[in-house]
Amino acid sequence: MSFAKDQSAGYLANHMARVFAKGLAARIKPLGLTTGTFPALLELWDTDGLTQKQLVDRLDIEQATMANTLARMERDGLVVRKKDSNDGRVQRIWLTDRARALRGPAISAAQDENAVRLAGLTQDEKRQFVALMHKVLKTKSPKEPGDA
Amino acid sequence: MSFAKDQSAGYLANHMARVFAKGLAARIKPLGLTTGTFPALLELWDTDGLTQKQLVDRLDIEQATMANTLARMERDGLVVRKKDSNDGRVQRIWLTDRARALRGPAISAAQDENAVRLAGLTQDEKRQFVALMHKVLKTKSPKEPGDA
DNA sequence: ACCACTTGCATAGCTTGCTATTCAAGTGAT
DNA sequence: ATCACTTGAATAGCAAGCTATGCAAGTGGT
Repeated sequence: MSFAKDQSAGYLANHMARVFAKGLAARIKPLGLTTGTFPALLELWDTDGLTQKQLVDRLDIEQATMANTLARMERDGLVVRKKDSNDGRVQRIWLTDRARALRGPAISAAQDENAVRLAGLTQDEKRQFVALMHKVLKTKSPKEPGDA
Repeated sequence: MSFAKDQSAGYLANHMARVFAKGLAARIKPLGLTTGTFPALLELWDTDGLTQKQLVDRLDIEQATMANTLARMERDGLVVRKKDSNDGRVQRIWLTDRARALRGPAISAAQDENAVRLAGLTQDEKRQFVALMHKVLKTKSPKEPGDA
């Protein structure tokens, strides 16, 4: 019963994610951004004024995590939360000018980080790598049969 | 200047790591284990009595993170830290009986989680996937030329 | 022997993630 | 209209990362 950590997909995935995150964090720190805000920003740069629920659905992130992340983003002047007028429960999230202005540099930073980390792979390998990650993510565990 | 998150290796890596971690966490919770302890446990199951420094070197984890993780492990009765008699600075980490007994079930849990998550891949794809992750991890960023 | 430097850990403080719980606002059936 | 249920968000509390700092124990040069 041996277990070689460098043959374990989960172990490697964790390690890889930490490497990517550390690299991206360093690149976007000068912009005053942190990694956790990235997913939400990407969605909002695409369609501003989404509700918190919509963000949670689009990104596979727990509601509580999103609420906390948005609170930090509001504190840091990236978004403003406003109650929907039709439904008093829903919070709509609106980007600030500052956040809109950061789109270009932030995306560049992410692309640079990806490029550097994948520099050792051929074009074909990069495609395979992304495709395989999709395949893994699409595999639903027995616990969550349909989806979510 | 568009950015498709589902084409970004970093984004996918983060997402994958969260899925693996969540799955493993659920499997080892009944054992009273959490994911953060896994790397250290694997090393110690292999060679008990390593120093904290040695653990940090073997696992690509910051010293402060390791110190915190070991503190939690000690609190939870998984390890005992004892000062080295030759060098008063170094802490040697020793597994408790409880931790030694958990080796089998914990490794099974990790193997099960890997198997389930990779169930959608062929044997060949699994090999490719692991190989590609190694290749990415081996690619050192320009910032850290030699290694560490 | 002493002083500067190095080395190994610990601590403080923060982000990002999770589960569990609570609360307020809507909805529906009677 | 009322009461049970659902739905959207917030909060509490914890794990696991990180950077930055501090501190005590060794080491080396003079």
